[in-house]
Amino acid sequence: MPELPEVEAAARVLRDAAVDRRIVSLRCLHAATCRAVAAEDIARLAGRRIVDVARRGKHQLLTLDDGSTLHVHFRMAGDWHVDRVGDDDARHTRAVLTLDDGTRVSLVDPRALSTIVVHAAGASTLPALGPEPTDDGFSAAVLADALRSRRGPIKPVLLDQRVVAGIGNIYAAEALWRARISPTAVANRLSPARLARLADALRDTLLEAIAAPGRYSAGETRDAMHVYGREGEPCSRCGTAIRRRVQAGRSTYYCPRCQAR
DNA sequence: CGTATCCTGACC
DNA sequence: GGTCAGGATACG
Repeated sequence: MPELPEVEAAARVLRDAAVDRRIVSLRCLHAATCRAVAAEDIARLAGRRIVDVARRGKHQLLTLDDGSTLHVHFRMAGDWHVDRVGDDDARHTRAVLTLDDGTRVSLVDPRALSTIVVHAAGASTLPALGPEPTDDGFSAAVLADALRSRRGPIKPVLLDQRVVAGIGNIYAAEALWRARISPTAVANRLSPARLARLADALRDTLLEAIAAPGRYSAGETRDAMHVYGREGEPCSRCGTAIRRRVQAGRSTYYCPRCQAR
């Protein structure tokens, strides 16, 4: 489920349910999800008020009234389920946040790869992240700067969160298709025209997905996807069969004609 | 740079 | 039984 647009949607759900509420308890149901959470962290959370919910890249940050931070990452398959105290746990519930108005926010994750970390006030909470492609300041120049030292193929480079925050496997492929750039093009040798197209494609693809949640979701309508998961289907721009290859262990989908080197 | 690893479930 | 999965990281 989660790439940046889905995390943005999830963070909004969480914000609506949780901001200004106090935490009654955090219950951990799967050891891996909470491996970084100490028993004393759980004790300290009780009674804290949630004052803010923010997203940075694919990270969700809950700021609490003592300045500490609850840091959640969905990885491959996490999501929030909001219901009420007393409801049955959804399948694959890994952790449950109970709030003082009877709301329950559950971290549901079939693969149990999601992580929860508690950071004390003032402790740095995020790994190094590149610029947000949805920010107003994002541009070809900013992208060129982020790619400057990267000699590798552009597609795996885009998945490195230190280069650009929040790009995942789907949107890397979709943005490269939109920008008509080969996934094997050398990242720091893109022409100015290609850099401009890629910066626009990254921003526009993500903004469209944020504006229309679900249109990129696998299993539901994936009308908006042009290459991801479409091996063998005709390219919507030129009719050539979409191809799949593996880069850095991950599937890359692309049109061999539109995205020729 | 690529590969293995963390997890579980779906599908062939 | 093997492969694959929208992520990230530790390692060679």
